[in-house]
Amino acid sequence: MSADPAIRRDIPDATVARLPEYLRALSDVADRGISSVSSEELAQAAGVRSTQLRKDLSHLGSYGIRGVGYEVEHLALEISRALGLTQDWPVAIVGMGNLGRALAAYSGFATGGFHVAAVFDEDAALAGALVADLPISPMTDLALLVRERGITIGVIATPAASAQSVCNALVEAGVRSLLNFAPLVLVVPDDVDVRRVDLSTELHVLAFHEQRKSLPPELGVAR
Amino acid sequence: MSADPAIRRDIPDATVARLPEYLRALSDVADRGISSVSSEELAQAAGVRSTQLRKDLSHLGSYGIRGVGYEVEHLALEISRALGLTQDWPVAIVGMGNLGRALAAYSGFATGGFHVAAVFDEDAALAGALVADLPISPMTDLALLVRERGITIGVIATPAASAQSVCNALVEAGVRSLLNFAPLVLVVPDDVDVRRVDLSTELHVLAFHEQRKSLPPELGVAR
DNA sequence: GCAACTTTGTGCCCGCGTTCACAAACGCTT
DNA sequence: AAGCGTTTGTGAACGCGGGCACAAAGTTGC
Repeated sequence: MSADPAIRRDIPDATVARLPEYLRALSDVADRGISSVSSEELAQAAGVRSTQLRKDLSHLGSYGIRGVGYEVEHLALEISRALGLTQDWPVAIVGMGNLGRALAAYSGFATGGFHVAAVFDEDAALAGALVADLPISPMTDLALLVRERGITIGVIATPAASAQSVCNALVEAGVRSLLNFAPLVLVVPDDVDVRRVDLSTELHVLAFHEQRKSLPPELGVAR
Repeated sequence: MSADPAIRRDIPDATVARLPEYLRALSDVADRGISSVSSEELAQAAGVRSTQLRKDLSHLGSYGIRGVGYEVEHLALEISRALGLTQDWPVAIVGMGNLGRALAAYSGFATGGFHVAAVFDEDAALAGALVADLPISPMTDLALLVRERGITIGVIATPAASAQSVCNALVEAGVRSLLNFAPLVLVVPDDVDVRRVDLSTELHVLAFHEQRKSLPPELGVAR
């Protein structure tokens, strides 16, 4: 009845953000040899409410069996398909400082179709040095390698000072999805997606809540 | 008229998440020798709308001057105070793999009262080795050092397999704010805050949007 | 000292996301 | 085959956060 090919459109952003976690939880469950889970079990493993899980999954389609639960392998496949993990995603990392090197070596990278296809650094003196079995390329080769290797995702792991120019180079080369580790807001065209990961911001938020905990002189709200 | 001490309560989470960015934008502005900014200028530097910036700041208090703007240094101080950055925050990092070492060396750590007070690894063989001028301590010293050095924030940079046990040890030692880089949902008591940073999740979300860009056979929505 | 201009602070509305409540659907037992 | 228990899928209510419009308040110029 329902169309087979990726049917659903307009999956809410909030749902998309949780799908990777569901996928990870499913992987855990599968590793334990379990082939079927209820929304309640899976939700607990993913740290959300079961109703939320079911509503999220409902945006993908009806892949559960009422009275039983979800078939682990099948659901994992459907989520992977929705996220686009059934295809290969070559990634470029720019900035081979401590962080860039750690990212290049990060094993979690390998999960779900991603792989480091090239690494770059603005310091031409580093060119040729090996990082996780890959030679560091100079920025002048960026456009060429992006084209040759079909790179669609760029990771910026440079200092803040050079992040915008590196970003411009990536966009110029045709990369439209960026993961930014530099502590600044990048300016990009509308069709480019940027996600930012900032250690400093996370620490600040933690400090805020920690402060609230230590000085509760008034206002005893739940949180 | 208005009380001087940290007056405002219940700052929305969404606002708190943006305050660090405002602080960074203010720092940039200050570096350019500017002493006063309008909400419009500052908002642009922080990548938000000016109305949003003003509403966010209104939760802290009235620190702007109508017809003029905000005094850069004063506003930075007030945001710092709201976030709790006027005090010192000793941080412990657990897991001295590639990522842990990169984090320990990360300069952005130093901003706003944070500093790495101790680093740990479950591998006792690493004990004593220097990372960013700090000797790696064995996990058996965790409780002692947390107490001695007043550590309130813990960073988990271990593999997923050991993350939960490390988390338990940190919580047991009295740490109530955690930054988790391991790809799993930690189980913690209600009074413990956990923020998670996951490269894999970010890549998945990017892949989703990238996929949507490449295959636009139907539905020409704005996004 | 007054008027015109500028910029902040905020009340109100709207849209998104989360949760609740419940009906629909499935397996199992008798 | 029919009923019972279980679990999914979803319509509806609710609450939070963002953006608009505007009043309040301050500055500048004359």
